Amino acid sequence: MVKRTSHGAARCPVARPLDAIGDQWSLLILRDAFEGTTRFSAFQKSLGVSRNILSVRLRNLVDHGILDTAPAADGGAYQEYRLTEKGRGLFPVLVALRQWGETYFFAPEESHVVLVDRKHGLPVRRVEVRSQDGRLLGHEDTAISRIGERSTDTT
Amino acid sequence: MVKRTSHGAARCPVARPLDAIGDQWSLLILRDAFEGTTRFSAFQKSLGVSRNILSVRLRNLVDHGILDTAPAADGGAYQEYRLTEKGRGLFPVLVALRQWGETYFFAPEESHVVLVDRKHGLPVRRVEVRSQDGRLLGHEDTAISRIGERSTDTT
DNA sequence: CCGTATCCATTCCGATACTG
DNA sequence: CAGTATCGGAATGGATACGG
Repeated sequence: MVKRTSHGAARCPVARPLDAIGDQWSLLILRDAFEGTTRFSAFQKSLGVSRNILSVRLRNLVDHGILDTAPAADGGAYQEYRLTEKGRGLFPVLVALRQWGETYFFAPEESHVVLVDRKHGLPVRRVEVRSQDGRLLGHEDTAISRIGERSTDTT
Repeated sequence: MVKRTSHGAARCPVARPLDAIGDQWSLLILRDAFEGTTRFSAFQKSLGVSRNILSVRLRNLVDHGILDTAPAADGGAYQEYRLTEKGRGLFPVLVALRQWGETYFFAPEESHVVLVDRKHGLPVRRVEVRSQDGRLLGHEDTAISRIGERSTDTT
């Protein structure tokens, strides 16, 4: 009877996305999508997730406009899942998460460059947080202030 | 009997953090922590989450070394929760997520600058993904390639 | 005031069987 | 191959009662 709280109407732009990606699998699905994966079975094989969960997660991502489905592309008889523009907008999030994971979840000799820009063939160095005037803000000295405050509520 | 899959031993640096932050509340707790929140009740009041869940999530974040607890600071008789260096390393992730949320989950007139660098008093502009030579990689042209590949496995 | 423990409903996830 | 349906167990989350 007590429904789980949705963040979709929250005033904070950090909160709303959590309905779409705040779980154990969605970001990994999107990681594979950025790698070029489009097929249901390819996701399933890469992730090792059970198919019913993959089905639910894919539908949730489609419902949130992060992925869409196209009838076919390589002649296969089934759909393919593609990143929308909104979905591609998650790239900095994945890079930032990956950077953090590599720094704090792996031993030094375990770390390697594995992010490559597909267009230029360049490895991705890092995600940088910059202020309005372009100054680089070191995260050690930086904090989020009043992050949840909004001026209006159109929800 | 069938345990949920842990990503802690995954080879991918995007995957491992999901045990720590892959849920509906952890990133919001950390958002508040960046705002300066340290007390249990302050988190609870800000988030509206039930106290038992908050307790479990805080302990999970402490277990992952993202927060730590200090005996007291303002003379209060209880603990306070503080970001560790590892926790502060999540700042780019939160900024990137917030940027994406603001762009795709809010109407234009609903959006305002709410990220402020505490030290310089400057609004945070955006998160940028750059290559090794410092070139800015637009996320429209960019994809993650071989993101999950690791050279060694020291787990 | 600061949490923890308990109870319960919902959700997530894994295994598997099934349909097209 | 591409999913969906069903089942059971585990985890999440909400309401609330309880002890420090």
